[in-house]
Amino acid sequence: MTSIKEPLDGSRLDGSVERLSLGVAARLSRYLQVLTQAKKMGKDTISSQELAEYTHVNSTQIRRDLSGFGKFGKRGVGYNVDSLIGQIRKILRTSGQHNIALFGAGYLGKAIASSDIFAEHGFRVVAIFDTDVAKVGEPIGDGSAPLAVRSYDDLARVVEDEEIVVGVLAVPERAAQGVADDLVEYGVKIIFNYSEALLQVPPDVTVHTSSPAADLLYALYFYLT
Amino acid sequence: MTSIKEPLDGSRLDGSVERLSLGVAARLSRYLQVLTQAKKMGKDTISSQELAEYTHVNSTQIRRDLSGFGKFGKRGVGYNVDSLIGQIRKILRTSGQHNIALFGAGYLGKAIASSDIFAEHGFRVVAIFDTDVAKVGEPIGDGSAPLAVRSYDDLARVVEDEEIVVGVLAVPERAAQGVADDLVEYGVKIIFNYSEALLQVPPDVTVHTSSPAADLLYALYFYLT
DNA sequence: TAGATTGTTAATCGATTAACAATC
DNA sequence: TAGATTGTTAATCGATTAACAATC
Repeated sequence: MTSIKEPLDGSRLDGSVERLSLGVAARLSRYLQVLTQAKKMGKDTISSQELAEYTHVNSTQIRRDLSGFGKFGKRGVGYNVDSLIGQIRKILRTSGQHNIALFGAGYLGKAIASSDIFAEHGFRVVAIFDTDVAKVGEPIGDGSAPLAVRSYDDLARVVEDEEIVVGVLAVPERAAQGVADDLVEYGVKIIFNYSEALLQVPPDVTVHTSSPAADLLYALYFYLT
Repeated sequence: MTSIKEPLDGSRLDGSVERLSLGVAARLSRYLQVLTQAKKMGKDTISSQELAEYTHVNSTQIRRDLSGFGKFGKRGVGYNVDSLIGQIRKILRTSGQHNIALFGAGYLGKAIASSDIFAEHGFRVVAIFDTDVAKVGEPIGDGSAPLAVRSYDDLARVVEDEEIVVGVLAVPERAAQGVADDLVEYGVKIIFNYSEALLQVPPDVTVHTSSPAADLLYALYFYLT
């Protein structure tokens, strides 16, 4: 007696695809981040308990999140790191390559361009802009393929030609809203804001603002009490 | 008929103090971050709806979080920004000054040292370390009081003399665990990790690892679906 | 007054936790 | 086999949402 079940990849029997809830998608992203790092450290398998320590997500919750999509683990052993990375990528549909435009060629912009945090997950910084004309043309980023800083006037063309899906703002607070407005105008829907500015955008645009100070206040509270 | 209630500052009638739940403390920190920024932008009052847009926390949740500690708002008007900042600081007990040691004088370290994100919340970078002897003595940070990069050998003394409560790691992945171990040894309980390393620390030490790539994967999922 | 927004309740939903049989 | 860890259930807790009277 076989019961009719939802396919395991999240698609429904009618061919439509069920969206993950906000919480599940956020947690799966974090598991993927830790797994990628664990793989770099040479780990072959990882237990839900270990994942819990690094993600601060309850281990039962992790097992349940994963078991909703299939039986990925081995009892007594844990999860195979490689195969779990593949499974989560499939669930999140983020196996592809996605292009980023970076704004601001100051210390922070240089730090981001030189890092490989984004590259490991298929994000590639393909253009760096700065409104300081003295910086235009300057090569940024170490490694084999440094990028030359481009003029802000090229923005519209670059977004289209390079299929930019994410804009990363490493600009001063006063410049952030202007860049955000331009990105919105040219159709970019995801903005990563490393400035402190509170950005105003239409409802179909996602803004993620990095707030290390808020994270620190939170950690400090539990230290002080 | 007056009923006996818990005092509004979170202390109990027996003098002990009730700890906020993890969720409440995290959300209050984010409200504070947005309020601080709103104040800089010259806003006098802010509604729970506006706070919700910037924090991505439900507006009813915000009103309830706040009303648990007192009636801070004015119906039809919203919350006074200045006074709410003061109230939340009191609740989080983070009105004081706290000292940070920064590790790594590369692009990221320079970006952090030059920024005022931490300063606005009472955190002060009081020492910068780098193991590269060529960098020792180099002045870092703009503004009136740049700091000279210190030798890593001074770490133990600086942690004690300067009362360091937070260590911020802006070092390469391979160096992160070593610095974390030393910080733990000298008694620092809060570590902010901007490297990708998965840090091993004792249970009484809090590690916050910044994962912009995971945040991006999450945003991308909802863009792609 | 009229419009706006808080403070609060009630219903629903999702996360957390403990526990444990299944099984590697 | 013995030890470990998954997959899963059930109970509890906290977050979300809608709704609305109170009131500025």
